[in-house]
Order: sequence, then structure tokens, then C-alpha cells
Amino acid sequence: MVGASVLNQPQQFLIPPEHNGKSPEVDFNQKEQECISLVKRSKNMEEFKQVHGQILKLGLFWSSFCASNLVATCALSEWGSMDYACSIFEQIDDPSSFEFNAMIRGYIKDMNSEEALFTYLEMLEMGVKPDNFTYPALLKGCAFLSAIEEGIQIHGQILKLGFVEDAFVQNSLINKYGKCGRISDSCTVFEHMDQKTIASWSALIAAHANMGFWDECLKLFSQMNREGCWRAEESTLVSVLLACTHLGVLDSGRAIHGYLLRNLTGLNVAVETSLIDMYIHCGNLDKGICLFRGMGRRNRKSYSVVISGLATHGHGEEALKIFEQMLEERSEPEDVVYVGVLSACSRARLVKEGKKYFDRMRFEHGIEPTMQHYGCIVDLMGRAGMVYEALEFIKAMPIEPNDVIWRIFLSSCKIHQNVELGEIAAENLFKKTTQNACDYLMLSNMYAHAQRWDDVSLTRVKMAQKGLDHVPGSSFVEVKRKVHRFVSNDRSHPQCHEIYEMLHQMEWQLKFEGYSPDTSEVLLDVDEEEKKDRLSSHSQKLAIAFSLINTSQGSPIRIVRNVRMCSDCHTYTKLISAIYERMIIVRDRNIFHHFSDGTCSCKDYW
DNA sequence: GTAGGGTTAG
Repeated sequence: MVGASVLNQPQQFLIPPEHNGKSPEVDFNQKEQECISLVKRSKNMEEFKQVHGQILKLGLFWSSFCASNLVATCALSEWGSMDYACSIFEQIDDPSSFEFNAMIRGYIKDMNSEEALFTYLEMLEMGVKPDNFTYPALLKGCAFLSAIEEGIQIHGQILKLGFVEDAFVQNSLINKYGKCGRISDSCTVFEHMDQKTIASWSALIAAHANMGFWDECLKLFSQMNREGCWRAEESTLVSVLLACTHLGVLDSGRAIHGYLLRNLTGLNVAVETSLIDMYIHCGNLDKGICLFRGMGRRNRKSYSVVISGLATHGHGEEALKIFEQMLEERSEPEDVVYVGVLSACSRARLVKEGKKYFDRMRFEHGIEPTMQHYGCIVDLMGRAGMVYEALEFIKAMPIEPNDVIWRIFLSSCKIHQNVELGEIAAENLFKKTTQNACDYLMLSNMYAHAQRWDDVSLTRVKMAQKGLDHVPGSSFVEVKRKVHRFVSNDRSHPQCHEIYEMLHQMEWQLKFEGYSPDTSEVLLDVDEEEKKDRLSSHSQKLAIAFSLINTSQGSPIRIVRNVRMCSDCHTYTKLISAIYERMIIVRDRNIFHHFSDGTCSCKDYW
């Protein structure tokens, strides 16, 4: 049936068959040219099949570049089909590297990397020599499959065939090694390059981002600016923005924003969304929302970023309004956006609404709940104090609850000091292989609060037996694009003396306000004075003291923490925000605390 | 004579 319809139609696009005065060879070449041009101009499968039919009818398939172009167009066009391309390809008696390359690229475009690798093997078996065009796509396939062994073999073939100097091949190698987690191999390829282009830097930065080496991403970006004369493109900057987001470095993120505005006209939705995400996760929610409101076009991801962002900053109601607005704009929700919606309900303690959205997700939008959704509901109930109901919910889950579910439940039990259920949570959590020191500390803190010192010791012994080390709490502050890290009782900072002076001064001020340290979360059964000493130099307090010295009066202080803050630091920070009239924003793992005028946005539940 | 690399957010 291929091309059947064209036979019944006037052949407007071809030269009439009668002799036009030229030699048959010229005539043939002209027809061939016209057919190729028509193949390339096809806008859909229907048009393509018509031209294919014509080419077969005119006998041009066997003797020309027509077959090549048919395969390439069908394999690589947006509207193309690999099945159809394959059927054409199979009719070529003696396929060249061009046709093989087109097939390989087509499979990669279709995310069918296995088939791309099979095609390459077929190419070698048939004795067709690969060229420098073969490898970029093939390496992309290896990257996608994280196929380390195959990748190494292919690298060997590249060396043997002498394509290792090709910049495109080298960039693909950097990417491939990055995706396979072999970052040092990416660096080696990069270092050996004569001509490093923007794509080489981008590939290297993305490789580091893929491994979560955020500091390295920023270092490479500044190195690139120092060494190169080209301007970064959007794709590079998304990786760099992602690094800023993870590190919580707002000033560096702002600098990238400035760079984008200076060097690019108009940003695409992906970059705008990355910027919004960066602002929100670096603690400047208002700027993120402002950019979101100014977006010309939004997609589901931009909505999702903003909804989750508002939820983590404790603005649950606002997040739900944006979600309703998204539904009005007929953007069908996907499962991830519901994680934001449900966590918004949980943070705002909107239990009824949360349950309603959970049902709506399943029954109205047909989304099967994932572990994350179940986690949100456990959090929703647990945080609101419905710990017994939360436990029943966990027991009724159709999938085996993972460590995260039990951790969320343990955290709820701790907030509401339900030791009995907390022990059930811990018992289940400790059966999992992914337990960590924080889990033991949570249980231990709960016992400490209940003054059960024997159980505190026992929990710590168990923790030590498992070889789990207490993760030292760190606080990070960025001042003038430089990140300062503090740990508890830190005396390593160059401004150490001034910082402790400031801390002393702060304590005096706090005493006037009637503050007394909350020692309930200091683990050891030692005397009160020692506990107070340990508390007074927690990393967050050092970071605040440092910021008060080094930033201007009235400017907000932004702190990123690696572990959850203790209740004393929370109370302390609330009071400091009022005394020093500063907004203090703390990123505490996944949520934000906005301390202002003596209160916190989390309403003391975190 | 046909073509290729880095591509993102939760």
C-alpha cells in the first residue's frame, strides 16, 4: 500500500515523464534532486509516504541518494517513525555509514538506546566502517543506559579508528563518563582537548552536577569565564543554577540571573523555572513568586516548582490557590505536583483538605499514589497530632512502607511526645537498611525529653554498635559570594574572636528578654550548666553572630543547615529576630523557617 | 552531495 494514494493523484511535483530536450542522465539527476528536496520538505507521514511511493515508481530508490534521505528523514523527523524507517533501511542492499548513522540517531531520538547499540553491532558485522558521525549518538546511548563496559569498548574503537581528536566525539565522551559516574574520566578527556568549546564546558559542568559536586560546578563556571571568551548558554547556566539551588547561595544565583539578563534576550521556560526554583530554595520566596507572576508562558513544571516552594516556606493556603489556578488553566496535573499540594496541606495543617486532594488525585485525575504521596498523608495526620490514625493509615497502605514513611511517623511521634508509638516507628525503621544516625537521635531525644536516661544511653549504644556516627550539624552563610561554614563550638573562623564577642553580647540581650536555654534536646545526662555551655555555641548561633557582624543593619540573614535545628536554636533565633530587628531565614533540610519579630513561619511545628 | 556534541526545573 505504500505510496498507493499518490498513484491516483496528479503528479504536480514531478517533471512530466515526456522528454524535455535534455539528456536522460541530466533528466534523471534533476528528478533525483527534486525527489530529495520533496523528501526533506515532508511535513508529516502522509506526505512522506507519497514521495516514497513516487521514488519507488520512478526507480530512483536503487541508484541514488534518495534512499539515504528517505531513511534519515523518516528516522529523524519529529513526525517520523522508526518502524517505517527500518522497513526502508532493510531494503537497501548495501547500506553505507550514512544510513547506519541515521538509524542509530533515530533510535537515540526515540530513547531506544538498546536498539541503537544493536544497530552499531550490525554495522560492524557487515563490515561498514563507522565514522566520526557515528559516535556522538552512540555515546549518548551508552550515557542513557549507564553502560560502562560497552562505553569503554566503544572508546577503544574510537581510539583505534582515530576519531578521538574530533571535538564532537570528545564532548560526547565527557558526557558519557559523567552520566556513568566516572567523573575523573570526564576530566581526563576534557584536559586532553585542544579546542574546548562551550559544549565541552557545559558537558563537564553537567557531569559534576549529575554527581552532586555542586562546589565544583561553581568553580568550573568561574574557571570557564576566566579562560574562555565565549558566553555561556542557557543549558550551561541551568546546571550552574542547580548548583546554587543546592548550596543555597543566593548571591551567586543572583549573579547568574544578572549574567542571563545581560547576555540573552528572552529566557525560555526551563531557565525561568530554574531561576524561580533557585530564588525559592535560596530563601528569597518573594523574588521567586514575582518572577513566576511575570512569566509569559508557564508549564506544569513551573507550577510544580512554585507550589512545592510555597509549601516548604509554610504558605500552604497560597500554594493551594496556585494549584486551583493551574487546574483552571486546564493544565492536567501530574503526580509530582500533588506531592507539593499534599505537603502544602500538611504544613498548613489543613487535614480535611489534604484528604480531599488525596482522593481527588486518585479518583478525578487517575493518579496512582506513590510512596511520596503516602508520606505526605502520614505527615499530614501525624503533624496534626492524629498519630493513631496515621499508624492505621500506614498499616493499610497497599505498598510496603519504606524507611521514609517510618521516619516521618517517628518525627510526628516526637513532636507530640508519644513515646509508645515512637518506639513502634523506630522498631520498624531500624529494620530497614537505610537507617541513619539522625533516626537514632530522634528516638534518643524523645527519651531525653521524657527523662528516660537509661533508654537514651541504650539508644546511643545501639547507634554506636551499628557504626553510625553522629552527623555534625553545620550552618552555612554566604557573604559577598563566599560561603562560610560553621560547626558546633567552631573556633576555626578567622573572625573567631569577634564572633564569640558578639555571641556573648547576644546572650546578654536575650537574658533581658527572659530567655532561658532549653536543654531538653542535649543528649547527655550531664549537669545543667554543661548542657547550657554546649547549646550556646551551636553552629546556627555562630552563623547568626557572624552575619550580624558582617551584613548591614536591616538586611535579611539567610542560613542553610545540613540537619534539623534543635528546639533551643529555634527559640533563640525567634528572639534574636525581634531584638536585632532582622528577618532570619533558615533552610532546615527541606523546609524554611522565616524568623521575624519574635515568631517563626513554621508556627513551632517542624 | 546528505548529518553530529552539552539540554536542564520538582
